[in-house]
Amino acid sequence: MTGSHPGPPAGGLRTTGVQDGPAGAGVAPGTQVAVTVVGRTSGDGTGGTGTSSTGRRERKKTATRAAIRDAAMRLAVRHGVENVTLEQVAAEADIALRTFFNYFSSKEEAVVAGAAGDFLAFVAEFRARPRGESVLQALREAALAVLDRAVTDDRDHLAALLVIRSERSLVPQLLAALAAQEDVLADAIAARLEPAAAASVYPRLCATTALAGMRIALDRWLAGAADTGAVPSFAVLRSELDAVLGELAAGLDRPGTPG
Amino acid sequence: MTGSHPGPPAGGLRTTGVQDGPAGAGVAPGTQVAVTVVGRTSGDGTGGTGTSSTGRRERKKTATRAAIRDAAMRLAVRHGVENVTLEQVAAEADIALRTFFNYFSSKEEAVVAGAAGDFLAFVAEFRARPRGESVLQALREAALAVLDRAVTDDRDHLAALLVIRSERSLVPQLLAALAAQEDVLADAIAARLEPAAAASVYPRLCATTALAGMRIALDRWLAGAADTGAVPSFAVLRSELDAVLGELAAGLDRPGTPG
DNA sequence: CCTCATGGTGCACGACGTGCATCTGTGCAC
DNA sequence: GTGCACAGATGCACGTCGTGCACCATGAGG
Repeated sequence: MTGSHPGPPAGGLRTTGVQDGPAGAGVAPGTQVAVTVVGRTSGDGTGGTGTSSTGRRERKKTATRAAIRDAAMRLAVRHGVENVTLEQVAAEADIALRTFFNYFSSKEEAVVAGAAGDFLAFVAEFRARPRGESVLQALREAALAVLDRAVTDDRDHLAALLVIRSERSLVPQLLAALAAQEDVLADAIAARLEPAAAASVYPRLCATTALAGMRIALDRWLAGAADTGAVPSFAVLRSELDAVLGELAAGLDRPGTPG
Repeated sequence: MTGSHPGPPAGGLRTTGVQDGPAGAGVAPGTQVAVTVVGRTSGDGTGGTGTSSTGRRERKKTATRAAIRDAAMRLAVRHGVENVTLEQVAAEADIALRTFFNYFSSKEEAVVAGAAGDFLAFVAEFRARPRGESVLQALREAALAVLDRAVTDDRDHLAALLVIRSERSLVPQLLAALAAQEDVLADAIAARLEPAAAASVYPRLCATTALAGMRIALDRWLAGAADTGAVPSFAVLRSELDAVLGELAAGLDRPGTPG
């Protein structure tokens, strides 16, 4: 249910001064965004808006897509991505091999599709944030909302992330999925700014950096998960994210050693 | 060589206050780094140190590797990556098809290998920067040195970059090559800092962000090249880079609209 | 000159990915 | 309800990719 977790003092960003949005920086109570993750539409994969069903046809398609994605992930978790053939995936999803390619163009794409959906949801969530929040603040809240949902709603989701993280052959595909959202997020960021700022490098840079930051925070969190075996707390993930965003807000330069 | 170009007032970063390195922030005159790009060693591809020839064997290997890389790039430029088969590449490089896989594991990897080498050189260059420079300052100078060499020394290099930029199927491979350098660069950055800072997220974040920033600056520059057709000036590239680094130094947050 | 190690090559084979023709079920108009 | 038009699923064929294995050729070292 997208519960916003209790957790430690929601410190927000230690933004060193730039931002000074309205007091309680948390989510405005009525602003539940919801996003409906399910979407992923169909053919194009760019993330069209038509989530609502035109009818049974659309529903079946999204169901098939989800079935393939889940089958691919399930098999990848069990046997390792490299050791799974598309034929097996097709069998597991109960479709013809040929049909697989109507939905995904490669095994890797199917396995990563879940995570790619999260990025999509992240951007959507960001768009829905109240305009009073600073850019990084809104990015933070959007990220937390998506990650919260991803980690709590679905236990398999965590296993999926761990597989993606550990399997080397998935890295390119994952990064590509991430990069695919850069432009969309950049537009969303630009929409929050005055024309002057919107026309600069800033939106693009901020979008790319924010997505990279999420990747890093998540990676470090998952690294902890991989080490200890136990599922780390959501609070840890939040602090990782805040650390990253704090650095980005404060500026990345560091003086050299005078000597 | 590696002439440092005349160009407009080498303004360095407008770092808003954090950094305050020694006066003339430019390259210390005697500190030519040199890096010897040629390297790329051989098998592992991780960038081992043994550039020097153990003998004819090593030399032949690097020559073969370069021949394959150049052949792949040449054909990709001429016919488009998708329309080139490995058989053609092998023929162009005058090797057996089977031999191709002794050097690269895919067509895309071969085409991108040139750019990947640049990233490697970038990290090496950064390591060699004087410790007096701030982190972003050193990153800037390293980037300029590599880009300068890449753009001026070799006219084909620019064509290569344009192909990589335009071909969608190369994106994942390119990003993967970039990501492969993140950890190395992060270590190099950490080596410049006190233990406390070195142990934080900062090095990793800064490394990832810097590489992403280079990608963005280069992308925008190449976009200009693609539009106008003409080869844009190196000064433009430098200003793109400075804009990016300036933003990163100043911090990425932007206040929300109060209303 | 002999021997060893390393890299190049040919071969076989399974997996990947796509174009094309066909079949089936849905959406829709009547 | 009936029938038409089309989107999507499937089967088939074909070319490319990528790898394991065995063998040959050449440089390194004695």
